[in-house]
Amino acid sequence: MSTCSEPAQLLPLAFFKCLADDTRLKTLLMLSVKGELCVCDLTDALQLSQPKISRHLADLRKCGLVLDTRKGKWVYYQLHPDLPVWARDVIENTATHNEEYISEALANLSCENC
Amino acid sequence: MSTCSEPAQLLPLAFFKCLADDTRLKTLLMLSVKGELCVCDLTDALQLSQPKISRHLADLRKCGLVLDTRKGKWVYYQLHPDLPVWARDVIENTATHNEEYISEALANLSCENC
DNA sequence: ATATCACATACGAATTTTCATATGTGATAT
DNA sequence: ATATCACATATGAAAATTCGTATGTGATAT
Repeated sequence: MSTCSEPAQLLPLAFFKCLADDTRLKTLLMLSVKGELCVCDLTDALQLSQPKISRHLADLRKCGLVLDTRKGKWVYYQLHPDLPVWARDVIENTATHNEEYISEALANLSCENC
Repeated sequence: MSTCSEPAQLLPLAFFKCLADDTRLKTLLMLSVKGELCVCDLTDALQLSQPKISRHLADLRKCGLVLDTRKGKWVYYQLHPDLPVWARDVIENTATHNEEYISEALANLSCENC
């Protein structure tokens, strides 16, 4: 991914580059469905190493797609509240019409998040 | 781009990989606005070499995002009529809310397409 | 102060994507 | 049949992306 260090305005190309990776796309769709998840939820759900998840979350943060909030030991991520409506629509629209793409990952979440 | 040789069903990841390139994204957005365009329209609009346009159109064809129709010497491209609704929505939604991203390219079209 | 837990970042290797150049193909015109 | 126009494809080199491993950071607990 090309870095996109917090642009004033979200450019469509940078946005779609974020969506063009399996880990990042599933992360965004799951956040859209679940509201918020911490890093360890995502490593469990996607069955991936912690550094890998962390690196992709950093990409999403730099582009302004997600917002992180620390709560004690855990850092929770959510879709950024300031996301342009068109971008949020793309994510939600995709999540709604591609359930099977993230169903396995969602099933891997511990029940607290179900 | 990873090849995606005409899947029965359009997978979201393959779809977004198609959108994650400047040439392909602008092409799709322009097709969404203009209905159909031939290869030479696109080379004019985007000011890119013909082989470069052609290669990216081949990617879009292989993924089922566009349909090509020969009319005499010219080959016209349009968004594929069988595109899933969610995918067409993403493209149209993006085109509508990011006019400035393709305004210069649209201005480069000869007036027959305006 | 030390240990541990949750997470972030640095680095180098491997893979993937992209491109320019060159060549091929099919249709039309002469 | 030959030339030309519009477009497609092959190839190899360059650039960007991705990943695992190792290491760093900040907060809490003992």
